[in-house]
Amino acid sequence: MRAAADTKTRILDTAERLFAEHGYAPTSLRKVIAEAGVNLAAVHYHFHSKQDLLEAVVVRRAAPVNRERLEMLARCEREAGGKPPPVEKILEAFLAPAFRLARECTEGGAAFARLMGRLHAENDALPRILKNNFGPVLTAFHSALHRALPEVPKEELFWRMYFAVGAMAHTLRGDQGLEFISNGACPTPDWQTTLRRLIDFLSAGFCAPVKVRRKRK
Amino acid sequence: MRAAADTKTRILDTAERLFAEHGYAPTSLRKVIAEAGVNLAAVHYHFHSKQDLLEAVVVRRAAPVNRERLEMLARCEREAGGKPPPVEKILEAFLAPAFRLARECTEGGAAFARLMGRLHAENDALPRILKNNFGPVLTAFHSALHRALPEVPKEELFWRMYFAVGAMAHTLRGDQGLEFISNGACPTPDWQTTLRRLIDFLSAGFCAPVKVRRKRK
DNA sequence: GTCTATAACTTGATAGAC
DNA sequence: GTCTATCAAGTTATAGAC
Repeated sequence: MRAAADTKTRILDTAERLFAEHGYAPTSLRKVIAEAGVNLAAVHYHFHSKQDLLEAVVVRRAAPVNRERLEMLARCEREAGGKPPPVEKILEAFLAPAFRLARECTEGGAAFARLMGRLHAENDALPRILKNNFGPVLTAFHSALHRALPEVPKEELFWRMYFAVGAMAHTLRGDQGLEFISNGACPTPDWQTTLRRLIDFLSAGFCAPVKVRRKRK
Repeated sequence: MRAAADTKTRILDTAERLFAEHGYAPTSLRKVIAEAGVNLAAVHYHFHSKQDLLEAVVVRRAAPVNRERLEMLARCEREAGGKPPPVEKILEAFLAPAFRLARECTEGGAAFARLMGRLHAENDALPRILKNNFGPVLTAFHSALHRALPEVPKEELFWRMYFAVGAMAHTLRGDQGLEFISNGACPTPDWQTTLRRLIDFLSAGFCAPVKVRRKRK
């Protein structure tokens, strides 16, 4: 169990870390194999191409995270008993799994979360993978949020989710962003505090009064 | 004035567009010169290196945008006469120049805004350029927001700006993101409407009650 | 499954003629 | 300022031995 990981896993782990750290395009397979201590041909044997390696890296983590999101959503809807759960709880169900993975896991998880934050911007590569993995999740959360906020038009709600995803991805990327904005004055706290801050911020945004006039049919 | 642009400008324009469309790393200089219709050596003559070309692309647009941000901020502070201006106005001063560049300019501006959205994620390359261009702006806006929201601790305010920048960058990137989230059901409106929605969303976030306990000194 | 060797190509950068 | 020609190094990917 704790023995040295096999070749395939070592490649996945290393690629995950390097893609997260430097981005997909600038990370060559040779850098990956050098750090993973495997042979170049092994990458092509196990993953066929660099692009497919990226997809393998993504699906390995995305599936559990999205499953947990839906589970947390279902749980908080159950606890609310009939009524729609509070917006904070819905947002927590969406955000917490990703943040925990990002900041709590000992090894690979942290890198992956940064990678996802990156890919939201560098995603030319994997449209259908994202669509398959995240599409149903986004639909489920849009529906939950719509029930919690019936006064917000569906279209506006999509936009608010879009803004929220941007804030989340930016935060998950977790590079020197905040130190930069705050000019170094702002220490990075534990992930629970960051998550708490983000949920408070976004909840208020979702509950904001709607001022944009609805387009007539 | 409307004559064919000179070599240097053509390179800048083309690089801006391609960097925005595909990212910095995957865009080779040869793709740039092919579309710009210039010689490869001209790039190195005018810009020395690919990295310096990117910096030139960034500074050309960032400087005017940031100047306009500070002007709008100063104007709305003047109009508020002594009192701090409303949060919406401060946010508008920060967001509107970037959005107008993104969605109104006929040619290059739109590409640049997408590029900036991208670089917020792919920015390993240009830390000091961003620092020089955006540092003072962020400081000014943090200070303005602090005066408008004295009950929000400075540290929390930095985080909220961080979230807001993430949402802005994500929105400016403006790829198929929303169509993706909404599964194609959500048409992309004009930029003023998007800006209005974003300001409403972020204003509420900035004004949210502070729940995270302040750390003791 | 893992290796070596190498094909086939692209990259950023430069030297030097004009 | 702009060109051609080219370098040196990097890239993904594959063929074939073990």
